[in-house]
Amino acid sequence: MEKYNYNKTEKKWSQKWVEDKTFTPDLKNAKDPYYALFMFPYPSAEGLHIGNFYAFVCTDVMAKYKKLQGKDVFEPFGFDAFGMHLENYALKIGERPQAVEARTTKNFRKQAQSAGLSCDYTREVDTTKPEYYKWTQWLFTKLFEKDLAYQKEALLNWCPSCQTVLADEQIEDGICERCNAQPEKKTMKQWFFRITAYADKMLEGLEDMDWSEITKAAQKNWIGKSEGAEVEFRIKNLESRIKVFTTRPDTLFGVTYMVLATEHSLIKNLKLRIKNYQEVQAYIKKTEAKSELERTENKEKTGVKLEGVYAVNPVNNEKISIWIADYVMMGYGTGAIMAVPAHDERDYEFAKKFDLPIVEVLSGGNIEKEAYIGDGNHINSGFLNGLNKENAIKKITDWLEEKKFGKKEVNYRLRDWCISRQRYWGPPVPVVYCEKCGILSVPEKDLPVMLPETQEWEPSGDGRGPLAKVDEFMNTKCPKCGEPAVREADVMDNFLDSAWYFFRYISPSNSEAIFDAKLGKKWLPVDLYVGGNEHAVLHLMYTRFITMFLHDLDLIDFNNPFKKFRANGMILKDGKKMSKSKGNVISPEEYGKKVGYDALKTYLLFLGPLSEDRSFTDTGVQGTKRWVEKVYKLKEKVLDKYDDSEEAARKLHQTIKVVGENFEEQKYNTAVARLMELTNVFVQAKNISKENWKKYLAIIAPFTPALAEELWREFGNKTSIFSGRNWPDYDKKSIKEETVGIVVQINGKVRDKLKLNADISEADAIKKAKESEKVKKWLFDKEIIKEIYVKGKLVSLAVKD
RNA sequence: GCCGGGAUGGCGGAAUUGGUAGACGCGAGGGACUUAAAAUCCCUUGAGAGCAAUCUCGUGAGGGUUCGAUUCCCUCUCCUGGCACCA
Repeated sequence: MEKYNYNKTEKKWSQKWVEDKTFTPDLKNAKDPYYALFMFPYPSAEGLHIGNFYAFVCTDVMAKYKKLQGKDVFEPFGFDAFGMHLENYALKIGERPQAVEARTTKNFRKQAQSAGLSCDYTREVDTTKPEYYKWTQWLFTKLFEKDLAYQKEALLNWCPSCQTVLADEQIEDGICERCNAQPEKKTMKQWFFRITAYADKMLEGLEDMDWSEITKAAQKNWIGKSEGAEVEFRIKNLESRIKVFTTRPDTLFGVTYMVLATEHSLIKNLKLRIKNYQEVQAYIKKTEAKSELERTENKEKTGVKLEGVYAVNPVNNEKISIWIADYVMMGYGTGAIMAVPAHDERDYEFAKKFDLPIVEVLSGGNIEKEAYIGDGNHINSGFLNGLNKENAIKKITDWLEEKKFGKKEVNYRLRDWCISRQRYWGPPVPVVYCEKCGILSVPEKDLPVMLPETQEWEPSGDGRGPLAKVDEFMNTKCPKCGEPAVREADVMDNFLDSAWYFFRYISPSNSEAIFDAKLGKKWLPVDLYVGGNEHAVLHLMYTRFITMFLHDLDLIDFNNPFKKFRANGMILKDGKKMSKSKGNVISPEEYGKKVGYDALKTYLLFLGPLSEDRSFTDTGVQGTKRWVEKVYKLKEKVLDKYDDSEEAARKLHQTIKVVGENFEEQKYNTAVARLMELTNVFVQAKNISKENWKKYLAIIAPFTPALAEELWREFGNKTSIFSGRNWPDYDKKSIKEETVGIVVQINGKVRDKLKLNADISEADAIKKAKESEKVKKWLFDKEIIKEIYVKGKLVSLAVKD
């Protein structure tokens, strides 16, 4: 018998499936739609990465399973090709982004297609194409209309290496996630999306979403909701007020001083009143010079007192000092705090250092040792005395509201999304500045605002995007009054491109609307989405935001874009993280040639549960390769008419059942194991009936599509195994075993195993168990105090002397 | 510090959600085939004791509930992801 030529077979079928449009559904007439989606790739120069590929495979195997069940499956493919990733690479090799894009997408498409994925390549989406980014820009204009896109002056992260501002989400551990450079803080006027308007909705929505816990937890932390109160402190003899946010307004009686962030606007306003203004200025300068990293790493408290000004504690009218210190951040709350040194560790340290008064207001702590936030009852707290935390918070909040000193307040860590980028490779912000009419968004009929084919596309570093230098682009007419006007020179963040691409897939060439409403109703939201969890707070948050916005525009009737989202774990090579410098990068193309794509894909799924990191080994992948070859050899045993053994038939039907169940839970690893078990049973069998062979091929087809298709056709089928409802139903009768293994336990320890009739009665089972010689030995001279029977599983006897 | 996820043979990992721990695969050892090797096939493979039937121990550690715990509860250790001088 000839050895299985997987390269030849896989090539043949992957091409034929594309030619025959086997995986191109009729979106309009589909009766039972299933939308399977993987995170579309950024087309890197290195080609398809195993991490990307793994997410594809996790989606693809489900898509094929659903297809075999007779569903209309849509698994689209496209490119996230705009953005700094590709642009930085283009800069590095000195080529135009357009040229790089054309080359890398071509390579990616080829690689994906040869892997035998069940993608619909006819509805490809590419974010860099004008027919796509027209609608990215359209989204901006709609957000602008609803006041959800706005311009503001803000302290932002400027990456000196990428020469652009970045969103907060793009800073990881204080450095730029793209290039690892240390970002600088710069005050700049930029475009923002008011994502904070949806903070609560996004938080609430998380609760009943079928998404990976790890992803939901990351989003929850990122939104960072905390409930408390806003309190206003008067400044003695002045009109000014200091507003603070606190989660513990009940500790107000313990406030002995206040601290402002160095960037707080009040400092300038009080310039004339602050006696040591020079000293204050010097401290501010020193703080500004420190990077974010230095500032948070060095937790030694520093600060300067504002001499000559005092605040008044609203609860007891006491005069308290005001300080500036770098442990208070401008970006959170109001940029000012009320300090309760007795019950806050940081305030305590600060008070100790500068010898400030400490007033205990909660019982139960040990103030000599350290500060604590306790749940003890209130002491030294005036009208709050004797109350516990919850009641005191309620009472003081009511009191503050009544006296107009403050109010209940919710604070979020989440900040608005800065979408301006001073770069070339992105969709231009569709805005026109007119001297007469002000700031206008470009009307829909004038979209897209085309990205010009300029020669000077490198970042300029002067704080403006390269487009600022392109006169033909910049100079335009005001859409309202027709007078000369200028365009916005910045482009939009790449994460906006990818925040809505799955809407576009269902009607990629629609020039009338962002997506076809009728098809949307049928196909959206996405049934299954798989991708890396590094996108938990970037892509996945923005996607939810845009989806909620489209809902508010009445274009859709759901808020959650993905019914089910699963974050896939990382693929490690021999237990280590892959990297180019270590030279241990796994290329799917390489392994596709070496062991075959069927074996590679099966191995990736077999390695472990989808969500966990798993270690890829070269010897391990041989295992699935052997399995593929073993399956191929089985075909010699197939007979047109054959009476399969009861055991083989039972195993087949049990496997059909359990593999189906595994699919519903994305437990692909155990599904593969079950299929291998079944294969081992068939290897032992004398022959296999054609009827059961076909069932067998159908259930391995999601994992080894080329192999299954090849064998399927060899046995006389004229159409693809994926062209109809070929997933078999399991036969309940065949599954049932006549005899079952019953375990007999004495005091919880297994002492014998019996083969008994499956529907034996409880009394008979216990009787049989007691009759066993082995069991008798353990029962000798003992008293049975309890008898338990678990149907079909065990008899458990509890004994004592 | 707070919030997620986790810890099972030499390795990757199973275990019907309280019922035979270690499925499946890798690796290792032994054997068959071969002049030889590779490939393939067969057997063994958690640890310890025993000629053996068999027994004891064993799911990060320690307690608890239960006839019975990898699974539930409490305490702790370590690994990992997110947030963090967050007020």
